[in-house]
Amino acid sequence: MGQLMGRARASLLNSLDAELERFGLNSAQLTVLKHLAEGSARTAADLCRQHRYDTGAMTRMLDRLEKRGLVRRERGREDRRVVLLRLAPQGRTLLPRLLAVGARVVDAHLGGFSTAEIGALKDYLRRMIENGQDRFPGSSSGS
Amino acid sequence: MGQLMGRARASLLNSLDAELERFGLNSAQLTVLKHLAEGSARTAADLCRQHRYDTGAMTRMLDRLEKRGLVRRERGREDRRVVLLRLAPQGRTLLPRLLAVGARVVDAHLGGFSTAEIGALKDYLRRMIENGQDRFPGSSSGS
DNA sequence: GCTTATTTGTTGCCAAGGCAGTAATATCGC
DNA sequence: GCGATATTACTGCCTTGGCAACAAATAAGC
Repeated sequence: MGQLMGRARASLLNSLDAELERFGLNSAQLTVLKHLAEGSARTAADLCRQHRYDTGAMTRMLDRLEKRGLVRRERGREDRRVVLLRLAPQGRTLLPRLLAVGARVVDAHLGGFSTAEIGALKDYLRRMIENGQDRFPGSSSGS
Repeated sequence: MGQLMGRARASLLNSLDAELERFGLNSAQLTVLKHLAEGSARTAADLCRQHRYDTGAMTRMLDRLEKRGLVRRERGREDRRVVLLRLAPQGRTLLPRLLAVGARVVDAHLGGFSTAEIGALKDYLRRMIENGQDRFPGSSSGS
């Protein structure tokens, strides 16, 4: 079971990484850009909590995204600890194409799935996550 | 969807890693030991193909397992390129307990699942893997 | 107001995988 | 038999995530 999960996820991510390679990006970076565009995260700490990511790793990932001109950092004025994150113009321009690639990869992997099956799969995954949080607190849970 | 898959797998693996910590091992190492015990892999190259693992990383993982006295290496006599792998006595003794831990973690994550649901989940995952191999050859496929 | 605790971001260190290159051996073509 | 190619394992180099320690800033306790 664990092996199946790993291979399914690897197939998804490897395909996505391969498709994103021509943009010089990978799936983790796309996830960050997506969250910023949606407004579901405004700071590095937000991203770490949602993505269950190490803060040090996030700092360096943002370094890379900033260096490529896709993200801008700006020190917060009210709370001067935080660094507010925004998509740079180049990132905003590029993002739609990246999201299209992502949707294509996911759709391809779900080819032949009915709507009901997709719903069931998501339900199963959510229940597994919940079981894990209940029975192994701290292993992968966050807020 | 990709995020759900990632979190479900992370919950599984993080829980397993946490449980295996008291043995000084992790889930990847358990996978290797399991394959060796089952006889489904006899060499490093076997493990790499089945596990989709880098050969260099596998060499170093086997170094660690050998250093801990769980695995033995032996140069092949007929084909002197290969290094035959065997469980060391200590590994053979320890493995049942490790497998019990693994089964417990998986069972916990599948708590509340009916047999039919488990079958459906596995079916979905297999179909996703197959879709990925069909439509993104080379990304994560092997033999 | 002052001290303590908490949050945020950063950096150094380590672990581990991916990739490229290499040596030893084996296999195939001829 | 001999050369070209492939396979196996191994070794550096690089990237990247996790952890711990840290400084700056804020919040909480009193």
